[in-house]
Amino acid sequence: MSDTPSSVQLGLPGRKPVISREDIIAAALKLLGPTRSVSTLSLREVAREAGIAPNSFYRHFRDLDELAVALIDLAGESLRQIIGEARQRATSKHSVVQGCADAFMDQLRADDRLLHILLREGTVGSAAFKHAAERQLSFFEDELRLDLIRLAKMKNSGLHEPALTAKAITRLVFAMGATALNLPEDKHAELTEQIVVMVRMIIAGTQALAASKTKNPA
Amino acid sequence: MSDTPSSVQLGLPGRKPVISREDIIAAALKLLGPTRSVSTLSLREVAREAGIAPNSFYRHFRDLDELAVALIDLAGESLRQIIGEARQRATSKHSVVQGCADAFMDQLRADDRLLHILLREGTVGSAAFKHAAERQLSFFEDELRLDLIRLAKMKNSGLHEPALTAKAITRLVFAMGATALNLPEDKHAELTEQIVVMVRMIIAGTQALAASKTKNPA
DNA sequence: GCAAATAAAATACAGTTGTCTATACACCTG
DNA sequence: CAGGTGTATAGACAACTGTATTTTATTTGC
Repeated sequence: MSDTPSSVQLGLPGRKPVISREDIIAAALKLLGPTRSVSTLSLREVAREAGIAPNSFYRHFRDLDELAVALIDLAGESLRQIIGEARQRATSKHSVVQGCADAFMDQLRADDRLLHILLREGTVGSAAFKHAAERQLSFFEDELRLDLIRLAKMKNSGLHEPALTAKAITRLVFAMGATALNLPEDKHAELTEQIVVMVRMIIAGTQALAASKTKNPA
Repeated sequence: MSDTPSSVQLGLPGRKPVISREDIIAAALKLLGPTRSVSTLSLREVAREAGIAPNSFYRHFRDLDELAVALIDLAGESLRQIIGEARQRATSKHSVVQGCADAFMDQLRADDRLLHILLREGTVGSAAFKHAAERQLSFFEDELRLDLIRLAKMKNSGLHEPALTAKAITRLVFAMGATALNLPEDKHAELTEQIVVMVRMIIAGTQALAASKTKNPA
């Protein structure tokens, strides 16, 4: 989307940048963990980790909020791609729900720290911060909504309020994922199972509501 | 639960405390808002707001984490009471779901800032911090579970995995509530409606799953 | 009144933060 | 080579942080 000023350095005068936006993002990711959230990062800390002077940070980002938004977008794109792959992979082997839940939790366990960001930092931080997180979530909802419609047609089953159904599933899964971050790994399997049942519940519910609507349209 | 050292001052020597735990909690609440979360509060700031010297804070709390846990517990108890009232009030007038959702959103709008804490701070902060939030959520789940069982018996409808159903509803409602905090007030009605439909979806789902289980026990 | 006890305040310290200013560096073009 | 240009650094500043130590204030029992 946004071309970094350092990616295309065609014949411009001046000293070459020794560091790129991506390097700073990578440094910020290195600092994150179960006890460190993006909103607790300091400019100096990130600069230190990236091996640059504090002031050099400003060459790449206006402020920490801009870094945070970049991280959120990155996390969203990354996770969407993984879930997308899981979706296609699952249609043949296991159920879609199970496949996506597994992929989700696998990613959680792998912990490239991107997922952490998306899961828990949407509720804190500045307005720009929250807006970016909401936007990424809405992307998920949209993709899921289309998938639900496709699935309902295929199975010839009802689907009450596709958008709301997608939203419910997305929010619930993310909320459950956020709690998983605080849990030891040996509880993850149990939690994955819980997520699967919950999602099945919502799907069964949307089908039931659709059925009762056609039967009782008043 | 825990008696404050200042609440019962029977014949002890020494200077009387000019400020109580509750005063500090109130000061902290005053500082919170849509842009300030508990985890961003500083000890000095709270002490300043409470009108005491920074060090005096330690007389009442070991550290900010202890304050945060107190705030979370307070928020949980407060909200549970309100939801409890809504539950009883709703059984006669409207549906239980609608009544509770309304009460929830009313409380959100009223913004005594307690709800904000519970909604969004469970995902950030120290381990003690998160644990306190999880505990409060589990209280909600438990109350809701009992209610669901009662309701299912009354209406003679099925109920697949009561605990999971309660957990799904709780987490989903809280997640939706958290997003409501970032929304302007004129969107709250729409969001309340969404929550109601979502909850109905889950309830319909748990009933459908229960029905399919009795039909197909294999 | 006096000593003990408790609470609060005053002072101080080392650390960190964001940002400003000035300066050194590396690179391209002429 | 010089000149310009964009990048990165160094140093400094005021503000803030949590906390340790010391001092003051206020209350009680004798």
